[in-house]
Amino acid sequence: MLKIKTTTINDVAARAGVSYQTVSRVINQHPSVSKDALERVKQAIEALNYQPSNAARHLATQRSKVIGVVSYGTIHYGPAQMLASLEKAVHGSGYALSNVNVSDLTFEEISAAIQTLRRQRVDGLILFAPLIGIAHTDLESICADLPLVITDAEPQAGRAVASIDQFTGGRLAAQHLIQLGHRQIALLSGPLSWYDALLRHQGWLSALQQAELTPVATLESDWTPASGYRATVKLLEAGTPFTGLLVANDQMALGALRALHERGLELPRDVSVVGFDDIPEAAFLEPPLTTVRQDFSSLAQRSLDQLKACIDQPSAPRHLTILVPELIVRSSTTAPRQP
Amino acid sequence: MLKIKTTTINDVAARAGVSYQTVSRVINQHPSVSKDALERVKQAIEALNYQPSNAARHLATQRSKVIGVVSYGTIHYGPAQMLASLEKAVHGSGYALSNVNVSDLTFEEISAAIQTLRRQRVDGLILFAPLIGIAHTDLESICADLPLVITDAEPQAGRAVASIDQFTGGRLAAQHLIQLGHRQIALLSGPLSWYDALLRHQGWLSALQQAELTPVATLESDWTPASGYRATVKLLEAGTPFTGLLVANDQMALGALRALHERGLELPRDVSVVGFDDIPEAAFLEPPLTTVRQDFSSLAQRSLDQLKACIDQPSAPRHLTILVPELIVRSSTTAPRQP
DNA sequence: CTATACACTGTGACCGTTCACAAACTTTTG
DNA sequence: CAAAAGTTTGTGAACGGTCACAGTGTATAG
Repeated sequence: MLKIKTTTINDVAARAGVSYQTVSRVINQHPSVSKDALERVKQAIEALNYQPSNAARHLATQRSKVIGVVSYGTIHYGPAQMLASLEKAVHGSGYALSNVNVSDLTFEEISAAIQTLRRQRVDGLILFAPLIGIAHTDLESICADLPLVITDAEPQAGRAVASIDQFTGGRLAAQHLIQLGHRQIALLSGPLSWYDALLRHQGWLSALQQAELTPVATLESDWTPASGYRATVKLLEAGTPFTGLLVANDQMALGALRALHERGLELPRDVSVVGFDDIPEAAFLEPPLTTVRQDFSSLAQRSLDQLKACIDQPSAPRHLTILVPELIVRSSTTAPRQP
Repeated sequence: MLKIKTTTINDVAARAGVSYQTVSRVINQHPSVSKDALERVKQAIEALNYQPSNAARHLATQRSKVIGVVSYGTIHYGPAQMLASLEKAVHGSGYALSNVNVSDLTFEEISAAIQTLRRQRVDGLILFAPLIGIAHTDLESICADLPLVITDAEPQAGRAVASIDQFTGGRLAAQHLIQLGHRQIALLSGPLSWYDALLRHQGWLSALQQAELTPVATLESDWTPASGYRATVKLLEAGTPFTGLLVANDQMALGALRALHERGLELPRDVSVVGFDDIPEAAFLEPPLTTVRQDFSSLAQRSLDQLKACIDQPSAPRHLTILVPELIVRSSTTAPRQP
């Protein structure tokens, strides 16, 4: 394996006829550099195609300028969107992003992910994983004193948390159906090991309860269209009567629409369906889907802002950001047929 | 800003009563460490929750153990899938991934992305961006001697390239319609600045040409359901007669289905539609969508394997990996009605 | 004209780790 | 028992930057 010499600050200094320190000053835009030296150094940098080494800089400054992200399920729309938004938000801020996607929500996996990021000496951490059942004291012990923002998790005193209010989102969806006059409502939730799935579910229940209703059926699936389809088929085969169907994301709703259609049910006349997410496809389904829109872009921006605040002022009090989702009414919902 | 001391190899050494070098040996699993010392060091590491600094390691070893990815359009299904697959494939291989998503396919953006990665001294680069119109000599000048794998780009002598054969994918889709008996076929392509959009388009044309057909219409949109919808509306309003519609991805096909449905056309009786990608939703559309499946997971694995080969043996010849996509026939296609 | 301030430049030490080498000890061999 | 070989351990230098400080030269003030 042949040794390739990378160009360093010394190479630039030699070519420009100055000391390495002057080159360092140019890189860091220190004001006290003469016009002449500045020009020569810039030319040398250009000519040698020199890029300063982040690692060396990191070592000397004790700041990595990297923000770590622990994510889960990035093949799904929500997490993927959040990740893309984070990447966009961080762009040009001087920070880089380092993402570790865990394939399981066990303590071991998450702990390993955080250790990977700690080896990188990330300046801060965004935990974007539904941390149900993971004790916050455990978290404390791994993260030590790393600035930390948690999204999609239970609010905690003294912790920076940025979330979309899934509970209210669920309520909005359920209230919509109730106001239209539905009384027989079935629930099709996501995996309840996800914190947001759980909250949406609880939001639905809360609204139903307030209207003195109980769901006619409750099913749990795994976010995919296929699982939504299977669950709906099961629901129909059981013969449970329902006029309204609350679904925990749009992809499952899509599967549900398919199942309902196959059984010859006309939408929304026979069944009204409300999804969650407002994926780009939602407006173009048959019928266009009423759903709850989440603003991932804002969530990403807020999380990042909070994290930067934590990094810059470790002593400042932690905030709690909660974004409220928005109900988008389309044609998949209407008043139930009069019996 | 208070200075927090991170625990170093010296802290571990002091606690274990050995020299820093012995600790280094333990970390790197060097065989010549006595059982006694090994045990003490391990305990000290555990007790101090010590994690070696990647930056310092990188500086000393001259290998960053990071693979850079330049991506584009990760909000779309294909790129997002590819990215998730890459992340999964790299997991546990000792490498980390660093992704930079460009928002524009200009030379400036791509060049800036690569420089960002060069500052990180990535050990290799996966270019996952449709590089139409970017001269390979220009690329050469920025990447210098970085091991490089290009996906979704024109095959180049002396360059490692891993691609899905979009041309053949396009041909498969078109041949399917032709074999069913369609003669009036319209094309709805993706943005032709994307290399894969272009190739699919050319694949369609090639198959049509072979059957001595010309497309009755050609439209270009932007991958989104909304754009697919708009394009199809335009097509219908123009009054062009067609019985087959080839669409460059499933999301646009979804928009197209919606537009066709709205005009009261019955599918697939009146129009047959073929998409591209086989998104999870495809099987649950109305009607279930005939499409061309791409195996991103394999593509990611192959790209990575190739890159690692380049890193380990810079002198080895570059390979060209081409994966062939698969036609998935569902109910959105059938023989055209006899006039 | 001398003292002071300011702009610019360079030197040595350090960040946390690995590598090359040497030293000390233990075991095997002649 | 001495020499050779192997095992285990420690030391100094390097990697590519930044920081603190000291030095030089020039303009301003007294």
